[in-house]
Amino acid sequence: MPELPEVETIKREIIGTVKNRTLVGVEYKDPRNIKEMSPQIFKEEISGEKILGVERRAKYLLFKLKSGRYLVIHLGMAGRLLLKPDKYLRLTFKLSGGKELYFSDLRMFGKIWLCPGYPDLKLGPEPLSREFTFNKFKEIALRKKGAVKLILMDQSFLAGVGNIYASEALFSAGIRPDRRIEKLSEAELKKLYFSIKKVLKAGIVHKGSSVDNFIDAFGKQGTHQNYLNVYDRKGKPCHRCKTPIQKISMGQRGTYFCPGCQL
DNA sequence: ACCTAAACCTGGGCGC
DNA sequence: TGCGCCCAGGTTTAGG
Repeated sequence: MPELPEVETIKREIIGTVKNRTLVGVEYKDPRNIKEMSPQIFKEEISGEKILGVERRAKYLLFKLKSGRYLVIHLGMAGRLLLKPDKYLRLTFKLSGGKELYFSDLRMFGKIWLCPGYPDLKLGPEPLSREFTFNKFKEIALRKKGAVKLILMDQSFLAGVGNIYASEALFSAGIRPDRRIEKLSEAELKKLYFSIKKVLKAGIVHKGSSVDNFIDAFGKQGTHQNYLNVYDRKGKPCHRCKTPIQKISMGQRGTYFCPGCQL
């Protein structure tokens, strides 16, 4: 479920609890989220490791460990990292000082693994980074063909944008999600570039969108769902022009747009 | 390179 | 109450 703003929110909320603590163990309720090695080996390998810091790359959380390895966590559709457990608890990271970090996942699409070094995740640029300039966006956009929304959600093109923020960025830019990216004008690309940054930043400010199930590390909902213009608003009047928001399917995902504002 | 569909899972909501 | 169907913030894989 979580896209860049939701993962960023979680990172900011857990870093104080986990940074500079040692992982003393892992307790499983259901070990299926552990990948690349057996849960037993994972537990043995990670025990005694000190967490030097936590960073976010796209929708991944990277725990930098003292040995140089990284604990990598992707939350999938329904994964949560919590400071208090909930009913979908799958495993508990035991930390020095009696602290605990809980991983919960209703749908079991989340992935947790240990990487020998910085993981090679095959991702496009970070949309909120310095390096992601308009020229960079234009350069990668000009190499692509196809429906603009699907390309925005392609993690190797641009990292961290998912179904909600792709729809919202396109509304903000006034571009229909099914437009072909190769047919966008320079002015449209520019609007889209600024819209992507804008909606992601707003999502972070509001601690994420809780349309369905997202909760942060404290178990609280974000508030950005109250600011969404199209996502999950099928049939409701556009905030800008009152035209009913339309829902279509693209790439097997619900796609929302305003037929009045988006051309 | 692009496009589509299915698969991986569980549970909530809705219609009947 | 219950059953069956559709839906869900993501990614991977296999095919055309």
